[in-house]
Amino acid sequence: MKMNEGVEWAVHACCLLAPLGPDRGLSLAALADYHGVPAPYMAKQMQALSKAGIVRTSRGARGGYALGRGADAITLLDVVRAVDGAVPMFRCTEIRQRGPCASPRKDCAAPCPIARAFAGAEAAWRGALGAVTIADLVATVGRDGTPAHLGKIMQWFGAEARQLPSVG
Amino acid sequence: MKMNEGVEWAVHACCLLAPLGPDRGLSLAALADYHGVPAPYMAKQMQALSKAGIVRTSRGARGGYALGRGADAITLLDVVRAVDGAVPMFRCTEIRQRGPCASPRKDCAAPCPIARAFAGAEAAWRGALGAVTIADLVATVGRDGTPAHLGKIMQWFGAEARQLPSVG
DNA sequence: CATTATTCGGATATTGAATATCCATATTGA
DNA sequence: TCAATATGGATATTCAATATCCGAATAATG
Repeated sequence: MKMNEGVEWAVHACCLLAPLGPDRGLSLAALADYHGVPAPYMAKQMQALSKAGIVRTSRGARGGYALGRGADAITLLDVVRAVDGAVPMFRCTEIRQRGPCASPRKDCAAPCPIARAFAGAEAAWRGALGAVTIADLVATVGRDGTPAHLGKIMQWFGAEARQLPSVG
Repeated sequence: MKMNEGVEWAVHACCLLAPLGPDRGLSLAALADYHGVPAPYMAKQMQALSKAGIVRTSRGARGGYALGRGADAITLLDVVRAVDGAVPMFRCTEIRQRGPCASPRKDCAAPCPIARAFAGAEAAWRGALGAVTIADLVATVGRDGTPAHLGKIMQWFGAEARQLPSVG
């Protein structure tokens, strides 16, 4: 029961794109380099974010990725669903309908209590993730608060951030 | 991010063992047959439950598995931890310490806020699972409430349930 | 008390799916 | 037209699920 590793990269990427606003973005190469992860695989996650509308993309020369909507309108749950999928971790296989004492199908209209309990726990998990937005995280992630580090990031932004075609 | 499928079998097995009480049990073959699952893999789950103390075992002729403690003292979380392990679904790889703008290690004493958010969600999930006991589930699981079905189970118990050596 | 049948325990393949990685293609701005 | 860039499919690698085997322990049996 391990989460797709790409979720972490995707969340970090969103946190990095957030301060650039909706019109400025970063290329895939820059994102991969910044996070120190292989570019081809980072592409997969960005693609997933793009399909979910969390980021918008611009192709061709000087293209890249920018946040698709405000950072306060993107939750961790959104990112998890986009990258890791929405399939529940616990999937009931209707064991009660199998074996020598199987319950007949007609008596299994209501969901199995075991499945219901697990579904409840997952709902709690989703609720917690849905309550945290990228905006909540962006203030601190990847920054240690020292002026030297902030300056390093600003300098890097200056070299890598680019204007993307307006969405208008 | 899919849970080990064996968790479902293990929970069902506990629910089946619960009404037998602490002194009566079922063999591995009976458990696998009842649930309609492959015996070798069911063995793996039962061994995990055994190592966690959730069930106790008796070897030799007419041996088998019985619940290790009261059904009201076994939570879903206990079973999940035993069968699926206790590793968190989200594992922080300290991305903030990588790449051209990496934060120096000494400034990363506090956990990454992203990791903290995911850890909080997992805590909520665990809390929900820890609040449900086998006793809560045993009343209904695998039974549709019809007299015919209950009779079928009683008959099966009569043939398969066996007295295990007292824990004394 | 010795023997034997039965059952759990653990190690070890084997298969299949999910994941991580890479490469070729299409697309766009300059 | 060219160089830069995202996109999607193809490939390798890892991991979970399943099957098989043998040894150790134990209770029933004579």
